[in-house]
Amino acid sequence: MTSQGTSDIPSAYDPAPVEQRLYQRWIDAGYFTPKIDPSKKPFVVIQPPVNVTGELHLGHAQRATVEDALTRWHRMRGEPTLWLPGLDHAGIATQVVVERELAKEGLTRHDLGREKFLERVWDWVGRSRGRIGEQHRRLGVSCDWSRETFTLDLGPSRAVRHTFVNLYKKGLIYRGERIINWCPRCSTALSDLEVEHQETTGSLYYIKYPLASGDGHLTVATTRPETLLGDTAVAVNPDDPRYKALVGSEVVLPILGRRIPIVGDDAVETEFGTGALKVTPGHDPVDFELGERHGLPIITVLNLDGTMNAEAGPYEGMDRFKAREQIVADLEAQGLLEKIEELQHSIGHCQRCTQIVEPLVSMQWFVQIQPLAKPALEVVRNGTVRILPERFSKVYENWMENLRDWCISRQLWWGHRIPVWYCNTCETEIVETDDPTVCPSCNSTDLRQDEDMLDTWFSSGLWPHSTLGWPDETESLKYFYPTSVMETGHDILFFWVARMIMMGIENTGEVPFHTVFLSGLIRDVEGAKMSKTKGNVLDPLEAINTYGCDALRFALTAGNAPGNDARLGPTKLEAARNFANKMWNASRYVMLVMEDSPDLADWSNPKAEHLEDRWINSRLNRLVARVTRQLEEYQLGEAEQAIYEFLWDEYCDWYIEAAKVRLRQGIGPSPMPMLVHVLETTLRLLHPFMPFVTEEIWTNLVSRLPKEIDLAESIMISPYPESDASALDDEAEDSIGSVRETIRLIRNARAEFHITPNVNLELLIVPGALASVLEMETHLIKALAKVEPLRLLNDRSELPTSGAVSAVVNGAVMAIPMEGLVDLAAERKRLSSELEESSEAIQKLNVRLQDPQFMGKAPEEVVERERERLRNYEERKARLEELLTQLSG
RNA sequence: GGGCGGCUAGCUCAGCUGGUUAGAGCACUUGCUUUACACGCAAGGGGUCACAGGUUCGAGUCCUGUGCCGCCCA
Repeated sequence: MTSQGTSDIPSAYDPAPVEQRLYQRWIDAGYFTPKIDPSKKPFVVIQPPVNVTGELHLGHAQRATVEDALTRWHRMRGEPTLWLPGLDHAGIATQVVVERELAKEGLTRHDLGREKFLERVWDWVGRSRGRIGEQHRRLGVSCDWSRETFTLDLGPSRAVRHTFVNLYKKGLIYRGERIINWCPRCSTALSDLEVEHQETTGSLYYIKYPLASGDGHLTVATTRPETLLGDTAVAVNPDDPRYKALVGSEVVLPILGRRIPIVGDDAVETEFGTGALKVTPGHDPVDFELGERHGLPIITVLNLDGTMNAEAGPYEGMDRFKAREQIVADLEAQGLLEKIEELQHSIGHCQRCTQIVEPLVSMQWFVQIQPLAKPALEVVRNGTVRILPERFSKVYENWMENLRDWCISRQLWWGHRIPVWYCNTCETEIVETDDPTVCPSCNSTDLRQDEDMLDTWFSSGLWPHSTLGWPDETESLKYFYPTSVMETGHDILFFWVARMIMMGIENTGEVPFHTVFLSGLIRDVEGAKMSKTKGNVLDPLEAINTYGCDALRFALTAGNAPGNDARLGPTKLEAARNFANKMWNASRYVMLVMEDSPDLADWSNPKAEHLEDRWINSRLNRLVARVTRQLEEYQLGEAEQAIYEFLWDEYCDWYIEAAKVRLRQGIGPSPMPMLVHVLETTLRLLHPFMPFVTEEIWTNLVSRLPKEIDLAESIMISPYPESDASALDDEAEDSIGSVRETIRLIRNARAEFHITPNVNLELLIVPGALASVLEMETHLIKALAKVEPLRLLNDRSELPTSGAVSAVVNGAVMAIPMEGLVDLAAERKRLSSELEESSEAIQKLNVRLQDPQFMGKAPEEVVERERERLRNYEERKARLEELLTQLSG
């Protein structure tokens, strides 16, 4: 749409070439990079870093759309706007992916060694990064690419180092032997969050533990019989009358024959199983704590690869699941297996590789979480950080209150290495911001660095400040921090949001952002979560190629309520594409008529003289006010819906159609200035959501317009529309409402009586209070309803008494003579039922208006509105009664 | 076990702080090459807002309970 002639504008919008061209133009112009202006408060969004290994899916696309819409909106409002894109190294995920690649060649990472393996990873990451960047650009995002940051970049790495050292020196990072989640496949510790619990039907094994006294046995129930090899006690509730007397005595552990004590502990549930609990402190977090309370020894029976170790005696070397089968068989053979029951229970799986995780005791690094969680909880409670939708604050609080210390060490090769050195001579632990060369306690230079890496989320938790330069007091940090909004999926509330708040407060003394805006998940047409294994994923690029970027963005967000999951399928995408095309064609029409009637003066601020112009201008300003309010409340989906309905139903279906009549007949003031003004304003209103099509049309449109005002060179840096209250015009809206209703009724009669569109109908109207309106809009009614002649009568007695279809609109009575077509009985029935409706409404309103409670308590404006309604219904009823009388007479 | 969400037209969903006759898209019926658009135009049909109580002059909207579905945490 760049050339000056309109005849060569294609009749269907073709997004692909437009998108490519415009995105490059925006980049070249540098619109995405904010200029620091100390006199203005900036709007800042730090993108939650995207997993560098993956590709963008529809969830990313939806978030990118929302972030971009917010960014573009604020930018158009004249605020210095920064949207900073980022990537995250995704320690485990990336390593798993590359290890899978290696496995295809029959190799493990150990075959390559640390250095060569990392080369492979960087290689992979490079390619993956390119693809993500490409996907992002295709989505039209207006983020500042010059500031794109990767978690392993120098800056963020320094931030990680500083944070670790600070927390260590404050005693908030410690190393200890604790029970952690272990993934035997990934061969690393995991945090509680990286374990996904899945409800599974399993077995509950009832196993007899003979009493040491030789006097019978105690039956325990367990879902993991193989762990009995590591049992160091049996626990019962001390108040349980069945077992009370046994506390303090011993049982003999089956298979291994070890004698272990029976301890009493309040935590044992008497209801579950037999009420007697086998205690395996080495392989169960609850048992670990129980063991600590009773000073029980810890026995580890598993190797780190999931096979049984020497403590497992006869089962040494066996895989954990094989060992389970074997033990059950052996117990049965020895008559120690009482029974097996089916049980629904949840089993932890590794989030990244889906293997079943094993709780086991291991030496790891931890962050003491309570001192960090406390202020992070407080800022949400006191509203310094607002979480939207609000219901997620409760979820956040509940999680924060029940946090356990965070295991941050990972036995990986990819990521930030733990900045701790040990002296090989005296084993002193050295933690400093600069790499140590000498042991401070023994002066030895024989040092080794900790082999492990940090949890990826340790670095993403610093993201809002580490991307802006922290720990240095950079200009960016001072100007852009704290940021404005953190937008992400609600599934990531704990991983990112919570940790960013904790670490942000800890490192900078300020919250990282003031608003958290959480979106729902994008599901497939059936409502199922999209996943690669299910094969129901829709590639954003595919959708863009088929329907266009704007269509995808609109389909992903329009009409959705914040935080709610949404389904996406072809019909939504089609509807969105059709909308873009509708807009395209409406502007094609406007530009076409601009050529013939260059009467465009005052288009930027047109005088609304004609009733139709007053009407559309009023509707437009109402829309602008509404959209602005909804954007301020993060109701993006509703805002989009409102623009859609205005543009399609009011501007295209009514205003343009009305304008055509005036243009064709040359009656009254030209609609051209208003036609252009409304289109131009609506384009700006819609631009944050559908950036490409609006820019393309806008640029072309304004290039053909007189330069009345100082226009920007791009819609994306043009001002966002503001509502003009003086344009609101209830009278014009009511009047046009009546005209539309009149036209609709005529068309309805035409359809009902199957009168072909090219046949003119005669229309007789007794306009009553609508006299001036109907007179003014005669041409419109004639044209849009195909009426000729249209006669305005003074008295209702002049209306035909039969052979006509009659109707009442706001006190006006109209009749369409249709000799020979009208069935008297049917007509009487139709009018009677309308009369009936009116009578019922009148009765209801009378009851309400005579109710002293209502009259006394309802606000005056509500009462007045009801009175008005009553008057209207009474008028209508009277007119309908007259018509019926005439029909009978 | 604890918490959260959903239940509104055939389907998918809006409906913010309670106030006319509850809306949209798709689907459906009927009719249209009306010189921007068939990715379209016009006219229609379709809802006891899950159920039961309660608060209120007034409830899809607020409160309590029940049922079904989904999610999160343990």
